[in-house]
Amino acid sequence: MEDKEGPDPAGTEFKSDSSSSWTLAGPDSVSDSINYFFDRESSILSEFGWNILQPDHADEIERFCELNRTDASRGLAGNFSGSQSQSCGAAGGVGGSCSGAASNPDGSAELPTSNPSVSSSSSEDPPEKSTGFGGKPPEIPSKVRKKGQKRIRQPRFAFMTKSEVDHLEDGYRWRKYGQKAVKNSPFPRSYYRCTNSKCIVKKRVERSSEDPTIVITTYEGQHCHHSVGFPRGGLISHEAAFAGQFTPGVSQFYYSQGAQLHRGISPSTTQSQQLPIEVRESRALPEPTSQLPKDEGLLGDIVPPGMRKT
DNA sequence: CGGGTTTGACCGGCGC
DNA sequence: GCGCCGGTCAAACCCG
Repeated sequence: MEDKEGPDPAGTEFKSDSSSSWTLAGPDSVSDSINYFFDRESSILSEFGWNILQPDHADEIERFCELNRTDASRGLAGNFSGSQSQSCGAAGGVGGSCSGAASNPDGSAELPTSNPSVSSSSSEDPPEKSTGFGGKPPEIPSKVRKKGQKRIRQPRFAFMTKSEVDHLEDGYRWRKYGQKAVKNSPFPRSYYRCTNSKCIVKKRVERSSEDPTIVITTYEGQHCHHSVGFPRGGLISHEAAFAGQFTPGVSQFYYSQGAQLHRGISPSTTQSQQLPIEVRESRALPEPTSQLPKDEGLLGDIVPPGMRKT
């Protein structure tokens, strides 16, 4: 299962998206986002012993964007068109009870009836065995899901990591629930769920078809519990930092679905241009989230300010 | 025996 | 309407 000793990638890239929103952004916003994110967080990540590469893998980024655009254009667009939805509303996900809110695509705070992940995660703790993960999935089971009810997607966050191992240790325990061959890629994509029954976080792991040394890990959702263990001698890994603790409403980046998206992907793009759009969906966010200063960044809740270089 | 993985089947959404 | 494809289910299997 969770193979590996602590990962020691040659480098890591990261990208984020808030796939529940997909608000239109300018053609340069992707690279802007990456550059901005990189600039702001790389120094923090370096504290964890990770060597962060410059975000110049245009091809991979492009592919990632393509991937997400595909998601958005395939059956999920309806969910993306709305504003943020959450499952585990506790900001930072530390010790919070799983609660959350979602808003419908119209932006109202009304909870859609098709939002099972939120209600189920907050009000019940299915006692099913782990092998029975199908018994209470985070989303409406396809067999139960009514027509017209669309799957609610959680904010997603992707990493590109140079690594020998596919499934990098991130401090959380994951259960694999599926594997699929990916079109136009010789490498399969693996699907994982957090083993915590209250937690609906999922992640996808796949290798880049263009650079097999790069592992693309996409997290979806937000952990509502502590990680089970910290790799790297007690330090939480960068993946855990982002995957588990990033806070919707704080510094997430929107990618455009537009065709001109690719044009913005260039290492030469400077952050002097438009900064990424920050999500400010205070309406749908639970209390704790708003307590987090937006400047804290994605690591803000786990990295003491004193640790930072910036 | 409990917990995790494998893998084929199934489902829903989109494009044509 | 049909086929494609991503995502998920769940039975079977594996392992400690």
